[in-house]
Amino acid sequence: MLLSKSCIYALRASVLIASKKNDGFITIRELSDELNISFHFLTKVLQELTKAELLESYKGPNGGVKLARPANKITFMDVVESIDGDYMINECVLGLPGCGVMKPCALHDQWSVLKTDIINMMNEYNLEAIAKNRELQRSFERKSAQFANL
Amino acid sequence: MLLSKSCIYALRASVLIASKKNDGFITIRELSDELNISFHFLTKVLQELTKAELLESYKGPNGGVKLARPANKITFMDVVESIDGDYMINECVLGLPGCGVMKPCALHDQWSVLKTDIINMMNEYNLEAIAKNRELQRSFERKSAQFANL
DNA sequence: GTATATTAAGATAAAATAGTCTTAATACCA
DNA sequence: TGGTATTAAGACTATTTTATCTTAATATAC
Repeated sequence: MLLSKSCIYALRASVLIASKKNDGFITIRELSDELNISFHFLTKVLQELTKAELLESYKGPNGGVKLARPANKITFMDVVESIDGDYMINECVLGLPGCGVMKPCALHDQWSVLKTDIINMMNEYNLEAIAKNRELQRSFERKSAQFANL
Repeated sequence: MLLSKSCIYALRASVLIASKKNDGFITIRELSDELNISFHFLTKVLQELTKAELLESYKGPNGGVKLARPANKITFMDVVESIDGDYMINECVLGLPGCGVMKPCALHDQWSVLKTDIINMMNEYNLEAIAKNRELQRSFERKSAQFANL
């Protein structure tokens, strides 16, 4: 798996938050219900996003979480790095310590090319764009009388 | 992590086997020593490659494992699929069941492009080519008085 | 202030992955 | 035939990841 489950949950939740135009706080319960993810587990994952300052949280009635900055200022990469760390950027595909230009593994060059594309996509694609795309996909789906994924 | 540790071990070992021009069987002990991988764990991993008919094994003195077909007929993908399954090919990057052209997730299209490149690389790159590349990297390294990775 | 709603944090459990150890099966060789 | 080398297989342990449950902290509203 490219992304851990925690990371996938974080992505799905933050895209869902971005897709709610609402400026106020959204409860994690609402998110977990809508995404079919365990409330407690999602809470933990979103806590990490809050620590990473991608989300703001607020306790008590009318509390919840919301994006800490505009959706187009939070990239796919921001979320991935907050949860899974920088493995995509720094780690060797064969897990070899010290792999790099000066000491490349047998897959280093071939993988570097692909990795760069992935990193670029993650850096360029942001929550606003993903949320917009999600809407598009869902409206397309509605026409074919199915439910779209997220 | 893109590849599981088992898969990484399988790749490193099969590339090492391919890089030994030797036509006979190579003991797993020799491989595990050279790669610094636990002998017993590597044994299990290579058993899976044997079951998948990428390797042939032979017991007893002068036994060991060897490639079941020429190194250029075993692809990166063959090894990955034998150990990690076809997640790279079939699974959604967000882990959503049923994600596909008819019911795409918010990342489906962007990811599809990258995934295709990865799959192509894995299908085109084979053990002979990887082993050759490994030699190249190592000779380059020897000049800079370091040890190359694998 | 007290009850309620909500996130934060910690303790525990379950499942998946990684790693070790022991025994079995098979093959060679003397 | 018996001893040794080797992979195969299974039992067991350890670690990491995922998931659940409980309690604490904080904010609101009445």
